[in-house]
Amino acid sequence: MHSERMMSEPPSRKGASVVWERSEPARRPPPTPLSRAKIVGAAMALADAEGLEAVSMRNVAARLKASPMRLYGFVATKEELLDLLVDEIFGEMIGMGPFEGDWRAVLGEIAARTRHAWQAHKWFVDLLGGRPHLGPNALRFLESGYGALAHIEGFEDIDFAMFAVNTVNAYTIGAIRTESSEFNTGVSQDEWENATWPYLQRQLETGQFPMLEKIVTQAEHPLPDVLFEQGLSCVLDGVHLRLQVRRAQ
Amino acid sequence: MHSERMMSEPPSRKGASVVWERSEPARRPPPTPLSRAKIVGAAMALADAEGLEAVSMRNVAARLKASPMRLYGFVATKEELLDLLVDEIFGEMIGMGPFEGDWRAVLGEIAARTRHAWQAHKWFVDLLGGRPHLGPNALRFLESGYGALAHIEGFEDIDFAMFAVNTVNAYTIGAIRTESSEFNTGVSQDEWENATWPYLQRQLETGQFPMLEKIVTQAEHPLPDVLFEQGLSCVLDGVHLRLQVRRAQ
DNA sequence: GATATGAAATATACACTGTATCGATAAGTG
DNA sequence: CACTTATCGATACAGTGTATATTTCATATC
Repeated sequence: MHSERMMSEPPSRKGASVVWERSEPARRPPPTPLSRAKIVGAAMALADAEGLEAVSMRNVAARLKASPMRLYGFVATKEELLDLLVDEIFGEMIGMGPFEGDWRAVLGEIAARTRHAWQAHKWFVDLLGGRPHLGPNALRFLESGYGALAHIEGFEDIDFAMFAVNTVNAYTIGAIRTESSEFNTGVSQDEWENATWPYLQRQLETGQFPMLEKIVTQAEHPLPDVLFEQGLSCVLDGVHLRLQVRRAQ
Repeated sequence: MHSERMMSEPPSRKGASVVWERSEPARRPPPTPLSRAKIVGAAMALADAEGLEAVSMRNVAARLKASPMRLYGFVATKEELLDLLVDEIFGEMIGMGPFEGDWRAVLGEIAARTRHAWQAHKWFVDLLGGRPHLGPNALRFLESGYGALAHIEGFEDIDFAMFAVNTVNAYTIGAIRTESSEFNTGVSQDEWENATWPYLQRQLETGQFPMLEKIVTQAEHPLPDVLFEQGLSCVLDGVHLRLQVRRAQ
């Protein structure tokens, strides 16, 4: 029924045979020492290698040669494990050093580090923004960003700084999410070429979508990096405008 | 073991007793007629009432008094059902009429309708941008948006129109996602007040996060609607700037 | 040193999930 | 009426998160 008990011949399986013939249980090997760090490491390796859906309590535990329930000594629920995973990424994002330069550089760095983190860990997008990120590294990341802005003219006003950071963050999260969906169609290249794309073409051929047709046939479709940067600098221009207005007052 | 077979006394359960004493099976009642529309309707009702995690093939089928496997005649996988759900929402978004006004109004409407759809169906945020939305309604929505922009000075250039729409969409999706995460902490108000908030306060009291402290104690924290609109108009200002540059050339 | 006690690791159990497979039934066809 | 065929439902399987029960080990006490 359950697969675990199949993995190794259980030495003291009740009711399987007669007692007399069954050997006594082998002494338990000392359990491998565990820690949150190790658990997160194993979960991270799993997520990076096989995607977020491979991160199950059983799989993570197996990778650590521990029983699944042992993880619950370190983590109350799977959601908490995912929270740890996210905070680990924020750790990588702070690890790249302090924020420097003018406000444009700082906000650009916040966006860039988020996107880089996603590029290194594609599953990040499914967790990012899903629930509030309040782990120590996430807090440090935010603090670091706001700290770098604090002494820049216009950004001493915490409300304006928040506005700028929030807007850039919103754009970044959304951009990553749409970018990720475009190239990760959920199914293989095969499916796209043999089912989705032909369907799209037939839809366009109906003539009901002249604009979309134009997009497919005439548009330039810049590289993802360029697209992201264009949108980001557009957002930053909006911030710049508001900054100018504030400075003029 | 499985709960279904407990729901109604199965009339022809094998091995339960002797044949002679068991009654013959009752004639099957004619199966309730099904359609994709009905399935999507049931799934939508479930999602609206109990959240996306309540949308299981079994639950949807039960709501239609049909066996779970019957759904697979209308839909190949659960993912496809979710795709239909998303397209249904896009249907609601077109249902509000054509896009009108200048480019700012059009782009603003695209964002507003997306956000309204989310407000009416909170689960929408978990599907939005997750995989490409290519259903007929999604296509119509996009077509409608681009169509409304097509004749506006500067937006005849399909590349620029795409840039504008993509950027606004990215911001919108990200803004919705972060907004949704802030008020949906994943757990109850109780948990927030008794665990998360005290934790945050203790973190701030360490003095390591002066900026975040300032945010908590001094910032204004505008209403979500205002915040969204501010960010959106910031993005639109960025578009405006680029538009002016293009028009000047 | 033997024995009781506590903690910790594991095994099992439960209620779910999506979906493949197969047997039973209804509808269509000769 | 018999026979085929499409459809529906029951069952099965491999998984999920996690509560509960068991077992094992290390330590404290006599």
